[in-house]
Order: sequence, then structure tokens, then C-alpha cells
Amino acid sequence: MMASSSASIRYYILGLLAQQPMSGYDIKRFLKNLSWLIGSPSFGSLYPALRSLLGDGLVNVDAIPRNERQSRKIYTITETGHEVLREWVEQPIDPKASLKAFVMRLLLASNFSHTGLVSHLHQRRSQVASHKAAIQQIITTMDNGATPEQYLALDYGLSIATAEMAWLDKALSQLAQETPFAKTAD
Amino acid sequence: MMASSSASIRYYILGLLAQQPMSGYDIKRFLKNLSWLIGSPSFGSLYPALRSLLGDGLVNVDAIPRNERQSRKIYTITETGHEVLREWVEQPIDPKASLKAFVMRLLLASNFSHTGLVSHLHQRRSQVASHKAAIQQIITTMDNGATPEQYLALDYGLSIATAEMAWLDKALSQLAQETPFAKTAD
DNA sequence: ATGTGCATGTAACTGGTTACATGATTCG
DNA sequence: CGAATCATGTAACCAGTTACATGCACAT
Repeated sequence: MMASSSASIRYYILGLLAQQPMSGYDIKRFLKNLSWLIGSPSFGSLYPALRSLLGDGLVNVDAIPRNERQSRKIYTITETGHEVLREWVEQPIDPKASLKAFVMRLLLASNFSHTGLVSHLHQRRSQVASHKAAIQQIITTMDNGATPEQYLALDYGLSIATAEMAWLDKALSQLAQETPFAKTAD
Repeated sequence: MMASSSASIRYYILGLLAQQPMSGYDIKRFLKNLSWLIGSPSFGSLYPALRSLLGDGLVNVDAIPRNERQSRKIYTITETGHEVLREWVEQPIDPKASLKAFVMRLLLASNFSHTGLVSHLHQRRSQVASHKAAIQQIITTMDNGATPEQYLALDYGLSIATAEMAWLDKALSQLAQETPFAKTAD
């Protein structure tokens, strides 16, 4: 089975296929747009991953032939695939998770329940808060012997963390206002 | 020789040793503090990397014995090591470079010249600007068929990018005021 | 004709991780 | 007395990239 907390390309794929069936090439194209946030996998990992998902029964494929040309292969997520994805998406996020991992989940969040999404954001918020605190502590502790360049890097980290916090707070308060009744289907 | 643009652990090490000699364990400890920003390598990659740097003559080692116990190995960067590091640090940053790669360089920026640092920040600034533009374009283009969750992720990316831009502008204007010789830290 | 985009794939390699092995020291 | 931390290292494994191979369609 799939190692439950590894945020591999397999989940990328599953998440995208959950939104609509597409080919390997489509997946690549889609991900390229967001590559600076979450990175876009190479074909060398994409196609083998599709194969293995197929082998595990998490996706199905429809080869739609295009006379003469090699047929396009449209992949569709299966029920099992949905389950596996939901399972992954709902498990607690690992404390060492990067910004990238967080965005990736956010992107695949169509599979979240409303409350699942809220708790995801809360988890992130508390982690960012502790990062922030850690940096601030380092900054105050490091009066002794640190270069101004090190300070620069830490200050940078601090301002990113602050921005993240602000965004999370905004998003959470918006979600709190939205009454969850529309999304109660589950 | 070392592949010039790969931001491997080797440069982490070189950069830290450029600031002061330390052992493998010290390096690990130091990096752990900033792990959420740049990640901290495992011993399984750290020690072999030190070996290979030693083999390449980029670092020297002083085994300081501690009677009975296995001796601590304090690594020092060599002149060649300095050169290699400077070379890496001064080459243009790869457009697909992540936030992580950027912070890493910033952290190792004690090896930058003043102008080098400024140009580094400028490069980053223009890249972030294009990221921002790309996201905004996607958001406007995607009115058609996108889930609100996808919008959430994009909005998140946008606010991070905005914060980065703001920080970069601030840092750049500060550096512009500082005359290169007066390093008067605030 | 020539290159760029569509479309799929394989093989070799690499840069890491995880788990293991060892052993002394310090802290609760 | 046992657990955590200091401190070094190896070996097996793995997820990914790069480079390669193929071939059609469309625009310059």
C-alpha cells in the first residue's frame, strides 16, 4: 500500500483526476502553471506513476484512439482512488511540512469536507505560529555573534510567516461566516 | 567537479563552514533551527557529503580526540572551497528556484559582495513579480470552471508573493541607502 | 524544411531518506 | 537506571530528474 504520509506525485495525480479525467500530458500542463508553488513533476515520474496507480486500481484508463496517431489515454479516478485520496487528505499534516505541501493539499481540497478544510487551515496556522516564534527567538538570542546577512534571511522568513498568518486568519474568518449547511453532504 | 547550479547539501556545508569551522553534528544542529525554511539534511547525506568535500579538497578536517571517545572532527573550509562557494553564490539564480533555494543563498550571503547581494535580491524580485503576474492571470482566466478551493490556493500563493515583493522592496531600499562601506547594522 | 507543440514512454542516474550499528555522557 | 543527547558512520532503498527514443500535426 501507499505510505500514508508521503506527499508523492501519486496524490497530485489522484487529486487532479478527482476534479476531472485527464491524460498524463494534461496533468503536466496543468501543474506547470503552478510550478513555482508546488513544482511540476517530469514525464519520467509522471507516466510511471500513472501506471502504478492503474496497477493498484486507483485509476482507470480509456484509450481514445486518434486514427494513425498514438491514442490519448484519459485517466479516471476510481472509487478506491477516491477513498485513498480522502484518507490522505484528512490525516493530520506533518509538522515539518513545507509551504509546498500545504498548498498542494489546499489545491486538492475539493475533497475536503468543510470542517476538514477548516481544521487543515487551523493546523497550518498553529505550525506557522510556532515557526514565527522560533525565528523571533533566534533573532533575539543571536545578538551575540551573527552576521547581518543571517539577520536578513531570518527577517525574510519572519515576514513570510507573518504574511501566511494573516492570510490564514482572513481565510478562517471567511470560512467561519459561511454557514456550513450547503456542504453538509457527506 | 560539482554541477554548478545544483543547490545540494554540499553548498549548505561550505556556506556554514565559511562562517566558522564546525563538526558534522554542529552543522546538523544549526540547520535544524531553520529546517522549516530550508530543510535540514539527514546524517545519511551529511557525513558522506563531508567526506566527498574532503576528497575534493574543499574542506580540511581536524580530528580533536577526546580520550576514549571517538574524536570530534572539526571541518574547516579551504581556499579552494571558498572559491567554489563564491562561484556558486555569484551565478544567476535559476528561474525555477524555490523560496527555499533563495533563503539558502541569502543565508550564505556573507560571501556576497554588496553589489552581488543587491543583484541577487533584484533577480529574485523580478522572478516573484512574474510569478505574481502569472497567478493573477490564471485567476482572471479561470472564471469559467474552477472550484472555490482552487481559488483559495491561488489566492494564498498570491498573498505570499505579495509579501515577498514587499520584503524585497524594503530590503533593496535599505541596501540602497547604506553606502557599501558603512555596514552599520541597525 | 524546420522547429515547436502534442503525446507517450524507457533507462540510467542521483540526491537524497530510513533504518541500522556503535558507544560514551548527561539528565531526570 | 533508563532515556535523551552527543557523535560518527554505513547500507539499502526510493522518489525523483535527465536524457533518450518515437512519431504525428501545425505553423513559419
